[in-house]
Amino acid sequence: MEILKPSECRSCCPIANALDILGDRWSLLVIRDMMMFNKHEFGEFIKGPERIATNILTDRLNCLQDCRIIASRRHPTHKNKKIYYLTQKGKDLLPVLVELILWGGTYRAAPDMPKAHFNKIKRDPKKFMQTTLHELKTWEQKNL
Amino acid sequence: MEILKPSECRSCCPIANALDILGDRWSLLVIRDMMMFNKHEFGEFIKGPERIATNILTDRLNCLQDCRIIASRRHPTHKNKKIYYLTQKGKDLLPVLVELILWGGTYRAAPDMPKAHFNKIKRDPKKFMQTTLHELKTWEQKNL
DNA sequence: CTGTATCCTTAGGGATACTG
DNA sequence: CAGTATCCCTAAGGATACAG
Repeated sequence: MEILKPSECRSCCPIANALDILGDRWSLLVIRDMMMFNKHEFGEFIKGPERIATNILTDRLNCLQDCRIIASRRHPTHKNKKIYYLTQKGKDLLPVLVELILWGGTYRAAPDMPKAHFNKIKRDPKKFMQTTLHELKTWEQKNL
Repeated sequence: MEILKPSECRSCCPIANALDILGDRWSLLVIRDMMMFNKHEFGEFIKGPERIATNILTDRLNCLQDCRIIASRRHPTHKNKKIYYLTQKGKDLLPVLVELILWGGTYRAAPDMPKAHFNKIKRDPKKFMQTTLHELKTWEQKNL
């Protein structure tokens, strides 16, 4: 996927601008993995249930870095790998993910969906978001 | 774009399931036009600032109907055209759009973005959603 | 194992012609 | 004008080989 410069955006609509980056089938899943499942390494993303291909993952990680939704640094011990983490811009996508879960969980859920997050969110979205952000913070303090 | 049957979904994650339908650069813009700009006809969608192509519009209108996010009926006077409108499933995407606007308006806005909706939403998202849904209701009572 | 590159097929989608 | 179909090119992305 190609990153659009602001001048190349399709319109000045904030939804269109958001979709210019996030409007594909993979980007938000990577962000989901970082936000909800505490994943930070290449191999962790690969193991997701959607079976993202390695080249696609590389591409999305780079795109998301280019537009400052995530950032990375070298792994402290394994120096040839990286740790990816969300920037503030990335963390601010949490409400979007939450609403997508509520909608997708209501209307598009496979019958065998493990409704873990969904039920928690449905009960108290605000609290869920607080907890999630708190966990991210904890991870950051330990790892960044 | 092809509609996936539930059995073909990439995973049982509600986000992935939602993206299986909405994860492209156009679908949510059509929904935005219906939700926020009170558009209901082919020609109205075409006139949007993003210049969607006629074949893409046809395709998305059909996809969105197939998965019951929108519905259509014959135009009362011009019998060779249709009126498109949101189902409940479609209207329930309003919170997603709102969060996308907040995020896109904060981080991706072109400098000349007319911040009409953005400012209103930022001030009071709940109220904005109420108003929007009320306007849709009003339109429905008059036109459906 | 992390990450990139290459090959190759298909899907997305722009331009435009066309039908009712 | 509403909506569809065709042409055609580019981008998305799966499989897999490869490099560090």
